[in-house]
Amino acid sequence: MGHAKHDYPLDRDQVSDLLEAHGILPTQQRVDIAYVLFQRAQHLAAEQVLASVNAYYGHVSKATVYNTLGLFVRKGLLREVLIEPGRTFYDSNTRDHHHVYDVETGELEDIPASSVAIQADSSIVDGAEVEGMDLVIRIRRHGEAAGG
Amino acid sequence: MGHAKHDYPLDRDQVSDLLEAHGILPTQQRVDIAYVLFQRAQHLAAEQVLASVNAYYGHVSKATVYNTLGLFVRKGLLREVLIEPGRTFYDSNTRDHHHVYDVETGELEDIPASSVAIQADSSIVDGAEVEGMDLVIRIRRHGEAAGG
DNA sequence: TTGGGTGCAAACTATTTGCATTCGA
DNA sequence: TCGAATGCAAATAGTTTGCACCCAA
Repeated sequence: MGHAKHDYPLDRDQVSDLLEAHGILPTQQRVDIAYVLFQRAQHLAAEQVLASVNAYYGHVSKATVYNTLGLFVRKGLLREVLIEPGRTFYDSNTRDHHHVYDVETGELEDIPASSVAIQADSSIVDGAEVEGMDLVIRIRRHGEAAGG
Repeated sequence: MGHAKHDYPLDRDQVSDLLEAHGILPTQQRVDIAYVLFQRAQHLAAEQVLASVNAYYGHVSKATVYNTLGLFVRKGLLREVLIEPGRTFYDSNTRDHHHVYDVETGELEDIPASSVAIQADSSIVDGAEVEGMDLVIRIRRHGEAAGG
């Protein structure tokens, strides 16, 4: 847990291998979708994935995008990031990391897990297996004093 | 930041005062809704709030519930918690705290901020004001060895 | 050949909005 | 009184589902 699974960007053959390595049959559409996702570490909503794939590669339907994204999440290839209500972002950064969210611009940035130390009382998770820790640091960048 | 704003449960007068203290006109419906919410620290979806209010107090419409929850969030009386895609939970715990999420049961539990130490490199938030940190620890409780 | 994958459209869920009515300072 | 709050229903946005067709092993 917590190590990089691959680098960016991946070419189509590498994407195909990546899917197979995760037990996913690398069909045309899935490779198209993964190719868009794994160009770099990024946060994309389903709608954006759909638009990118259809703009640059073969046609993919909305249902297939949703099905595929869900599949990738279940297989550990993507991470769901829930920041804004009602919109799921899919995070193609498979490294162990956290997020900084600018509440004013809506910008979402990755920070490596190594730059944050999280220490929880052992009693918190006593007897349970920790699947992961998701930290979101909410910031506002305007340096000005809050007026009123 | 990070101190308790009030205790639980609140009676209707206290709820009314709480709303006024946050610049919210305490109408009948808003007090009904707040009264349900602030019985204790809990995580409720809009639908559950609607059902509770209508079961125990006067009638409130769906739109008013959503409008009111949104208002309470904007005024800092509630916290939005996004764990499951497509469903917003409203957290009536106004104390500084984090969450433990059981990925198998969907159970969501509060843990006081004081039982977790989070130390981020200063460069991460350089020049920005930290609004808050949301930590979700995802666990699974089955003690058994992961088989396959 | 054949079961999984895909596309399409309809269904569904959660949430927001428009507007007429009602409430509260 | 009069602007703000509310209720209702329709609209919207995101996501899921059902089913016929197609493709890859």
